[in-house]
Amino acid sequence: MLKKKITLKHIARELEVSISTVSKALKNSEEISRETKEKIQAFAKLYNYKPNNIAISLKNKRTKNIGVVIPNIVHHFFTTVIRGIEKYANTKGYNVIVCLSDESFDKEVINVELLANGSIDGFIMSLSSGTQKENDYNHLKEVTEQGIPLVLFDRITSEVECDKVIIDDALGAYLATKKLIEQGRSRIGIITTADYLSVSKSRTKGYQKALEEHGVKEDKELILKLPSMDVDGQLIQDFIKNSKVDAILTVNEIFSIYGMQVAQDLGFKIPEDISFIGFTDGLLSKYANPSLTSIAQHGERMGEISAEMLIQKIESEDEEETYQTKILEP
Amino acid sequence: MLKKKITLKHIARELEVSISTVSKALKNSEEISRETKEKIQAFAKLYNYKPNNIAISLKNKRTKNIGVVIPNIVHHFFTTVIRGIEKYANTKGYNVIVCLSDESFDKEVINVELLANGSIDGFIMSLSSGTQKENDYNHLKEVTEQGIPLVLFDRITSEVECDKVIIDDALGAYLATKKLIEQGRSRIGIITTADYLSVSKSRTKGYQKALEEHGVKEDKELILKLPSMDVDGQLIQDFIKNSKVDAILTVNEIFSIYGMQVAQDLGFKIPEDISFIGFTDGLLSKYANPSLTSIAQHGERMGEISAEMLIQKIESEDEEETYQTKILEP
DNA sequence: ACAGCTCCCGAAAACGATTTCGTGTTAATA
DNA sequence: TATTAACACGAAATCGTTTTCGGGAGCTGT
Repeated sequence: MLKKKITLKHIARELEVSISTVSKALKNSEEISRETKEKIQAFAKLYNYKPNNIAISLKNKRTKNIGVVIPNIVHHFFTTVIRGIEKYANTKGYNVIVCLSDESFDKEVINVELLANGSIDGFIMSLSSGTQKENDYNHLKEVTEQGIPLVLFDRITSEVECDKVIIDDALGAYLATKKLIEQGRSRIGIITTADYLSVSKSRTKGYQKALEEHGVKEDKELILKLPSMDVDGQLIQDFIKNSKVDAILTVNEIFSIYGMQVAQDLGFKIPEDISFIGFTDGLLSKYANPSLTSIAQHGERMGEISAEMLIQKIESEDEEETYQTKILEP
Repeated sequence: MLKKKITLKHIARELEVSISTVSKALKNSEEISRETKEKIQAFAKLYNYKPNNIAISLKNKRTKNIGVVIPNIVHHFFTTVIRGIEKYANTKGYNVIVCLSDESFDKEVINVELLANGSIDGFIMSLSSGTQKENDYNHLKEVTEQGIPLVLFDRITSEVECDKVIIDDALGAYLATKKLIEQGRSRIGIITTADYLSVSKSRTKGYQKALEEHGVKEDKELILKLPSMDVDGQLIQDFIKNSKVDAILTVNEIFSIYGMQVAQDLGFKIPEDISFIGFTDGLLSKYANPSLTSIAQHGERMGEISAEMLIQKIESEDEEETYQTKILEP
């Protein structure tokens, strides 16, 4: 019962015409007479002919695929970005291939190299923490050197020349901190990650800037730098217990939610005793209890913009090497 | 500065040998002399030669890609399944192409047809609600008729013959309901979706079975069938207000979390006044407050098993048409 | 009757790789 | 010396399409 895939060759042989004629007929070429076209088209429809994408890709040297490599999908932010990319890409007839680097440098390199060998027309990426730690971007440089368009979003690097899309992390943190100050909070803490993560770094910057502007001098005790993306319960607990904060800014949603739980367990009232603001308004903050104020990251919009920039580069003939960095307001 | 991709032909011309020789040399064929091999391999490394995957796919008629089509990624369950699939597939040298059907029948069909034309060696899918509503599975039947391996997970149908992986939804709901009964709850409600979703249906079945067994007769008032996957706040609020439940089972996590919020707003204490149990232990229940008991769905494990079944089918020569349905315990 | 033209169609190259088969050279054997 | 086998390599087909080019058939016009 296996209806094997039918090719141009089969149709040609069956109808006793040449392969070229079949190909042209199916594209409604003027070169072919009306009756021949009708015959061929009818036959093709009957046997449900569909051209082989692989062969077309090989011929055209374009696959209509775009590769997306992201560090994880547990942060809801990334899943919304994917949605945005899909949304725009699909309207343009592109397919999206999603790969996960798992925050690992090695896996990121493998994924990129795999996809770069013909499978895709362009990349949209956000760097894994492993890559930012290693500070090695040769795999990306190779990609751009080969002329494959690349768009970096959110977790970016200045080491690679390409289009970039970010939200203004510093500004977001700045505004949030300012808001807390204006609410009368005096000991505002921040839970962030080690500096190698570009976003954490600029968010911390924004936090510091807001404090400075209001004449609050920085206090090392108010800054908790977690060594990794994983939630370290003990560190957070100690931090909340010892730092005497009355407000906490966190660089992501999960840190906030976790921090709130710890704080509640310790007997603090939220937001009376300690107020929380986190980045990313994903599912978690939407359904969190007590509800969490958060800084919008516009994941879907970011995805759309990334896809738009990428496809525009893919389809532009001229190889003008102008790269732009788009900064969205948080 | 554009280093265009280098091909076998380039190497052959440069080194004044034939393309075949280059190809063989790079595969370390015994046919080629040691010195020629060394020369060619050195040259290839120098210019960073990487074979073109598209060409290889065309030749071998296998792409080493597997296509995953899922309805959404807002339910954390699906993202964990993806992780599982990736995990197993990568160890076997396969790449994963993720597409979203957005719960829409049309998008599911488009995605499947697109991928089926040569881009992938096999499918792993969970049906969109749109497809289950339409009850039209011709796109999947075509896939299997073409001999493309297909594995369905979680949201499946008996209309298509293929491998399937599910958890025992009825059993999960049954056990949960039983637990509630044993806790002394007398008015146990359920928040589910309309019957066309296969999983909701069997979960409701399990719920009913548990009630029957304990001599509790079914009360229509205790069953809330939401028309779609979206949370309908008003309906849930009315339900909790009017049904006088003292326990609620929900078919997913989000319904639970939302229900808990509504209940709290209405002045109920959780779990004293109303107890909640939901399906899927994802991020939400992990960080929820108050914490939520939930029925494990083992997403990652499910992904791994699906991938394993699929790859086994892909790589098995013989076309034995035996399909198995694997049922995981919740 | 013959150039010139249109109308249809087929041959063949191309995309980049793999693989079978053949062949020329050399060295070993009878 | 003649036969043969091992060795090293190349030609060409193949995967399924697209596309350029060329040419035969039939017609018009002179």
